[in-house]
Amino acid sequence: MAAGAYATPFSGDLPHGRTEPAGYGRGMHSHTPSGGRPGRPRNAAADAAILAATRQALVELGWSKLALGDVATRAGVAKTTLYRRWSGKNELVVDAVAELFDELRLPDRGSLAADIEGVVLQFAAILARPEAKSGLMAVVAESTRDDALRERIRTSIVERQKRLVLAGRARAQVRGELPPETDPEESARTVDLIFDMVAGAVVHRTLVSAEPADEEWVRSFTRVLLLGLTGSQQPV
Amino acid sequence: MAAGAYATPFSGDLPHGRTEPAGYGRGMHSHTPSGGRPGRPRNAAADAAILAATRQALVELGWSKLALGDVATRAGVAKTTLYRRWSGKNELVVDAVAELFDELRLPDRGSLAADIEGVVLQFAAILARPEAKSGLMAVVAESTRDDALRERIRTSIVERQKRLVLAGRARAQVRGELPPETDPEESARTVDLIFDMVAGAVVHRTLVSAEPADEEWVRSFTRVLLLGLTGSQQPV
DNA sequence: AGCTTTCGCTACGAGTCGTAGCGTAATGGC
DNA sequence: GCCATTACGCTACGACTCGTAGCGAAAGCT
Repeated sequence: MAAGAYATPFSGDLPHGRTEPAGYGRGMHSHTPSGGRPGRPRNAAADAAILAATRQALVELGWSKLALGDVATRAGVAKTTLYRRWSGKNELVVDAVAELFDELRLPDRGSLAADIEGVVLQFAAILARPEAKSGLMAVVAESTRDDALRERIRTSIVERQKRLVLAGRARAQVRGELPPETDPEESARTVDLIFDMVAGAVVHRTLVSAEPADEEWVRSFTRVLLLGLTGSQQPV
Repeated sequence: MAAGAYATPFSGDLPHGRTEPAGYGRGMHSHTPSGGRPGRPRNAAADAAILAATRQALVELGWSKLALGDVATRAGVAKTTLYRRWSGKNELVVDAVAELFDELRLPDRGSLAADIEGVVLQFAAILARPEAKSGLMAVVAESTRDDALRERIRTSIVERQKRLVLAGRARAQVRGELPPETDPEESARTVDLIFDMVAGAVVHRTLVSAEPADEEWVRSFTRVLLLGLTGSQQPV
């Protein structure tokens, strides 16, 4: 899937989506970094520098005043280089924000309720950072009119972090806190519902209500969610 | 609070927020529309025309390509007139979107669960409209860096629609489905939590997961929410 | 060597932003 | 009926960003 997609940098037909740089970390690089293709290889460090510069600019300027020329300057690359790797502001910010959520871990706190609280608190902490707030909501807004962008968000962020729900449920099943699932389709729907409820509530609390998703709130939220899912009171 | 704030249209110091047009419907007009102030009164119809044109432009162009000059042309007013009433794109879109949510009603469907389902379905229907999607998320994104804008969103949309939660709970208490609240502070926190969960989940389902919040999903969601809140199974 | 691709740089047309300045229209007060 | 006051439409403007084109040079491979 790699070679060919970016064979003609001056072809001028980059409708949307990323211009697939060599050896980008999100997927796996198909072969050795200096493998096959002739010509000067891309500066791999520039990718990280651009994404870091994007986050920094998001913090200082926010989405609307973020200028790609400025990002390029911060990253120490030419503006044209940035456009050779990303097709525009939207795609760039999605990648810059997606990296933030890879920090999420599922801690083993002994019980399902405590595990959920731990993850939700981490999620809230990331969302409290200014680069996540302004960037994430802005690209979600844009994605309502751009199917490719929405798909990029889904795969890079949402589906990617659903691992947490799956791992949490599996661990709870081992503990005997949840019954093993029977219908796999019903099970998938439940995972989706949980993810929408958790991510949605935290986002709304943090960004719209503009109140901190602190421990007290997370405990209340987890209690309602868990009680709604299991139908029986859990010790917190 | 009215007179004086906009006494000098060419003063050039409109930092943020709306320029308080005469007789705007969201608040109450303090006195008679042609009361006191001398001079030519504002064209009241222009306000509605501008907001309608904004929504139409949101549908056709989306947030990022929405140009205020274009909106003015659609509304049949000069661009300067638009800037005399709103300080920028953000404030304009908040007002344009806020009107959409005033359509929400709390239907009497006989049970708390059914009432919630009815409201959530209405909410989902509004959020499915393109002008709501792109506009709402964009201003929320911008509000992360603009306290005045966030406050405008909170009062014009969020607090305004909390009436639904309050009315639904009151009705359920009359029916005996919910106990009367004791601690008013605890009660307020619960209302906030419910609103964050409902609005957040529907928004996430609709915009991020990009799946329809249809009857089946709403039923599942309502069941979890209500079970989590009451701790006992309700007949659906 | 020669080929190929990337990089930095400059320059450019197109488009939007938000405001200034003007003449004119529509009120109410005297 | 005249005047002060405010709103309106229009044109024009500088400042800025966007995204691309074109060039020469650098950096890898065979």
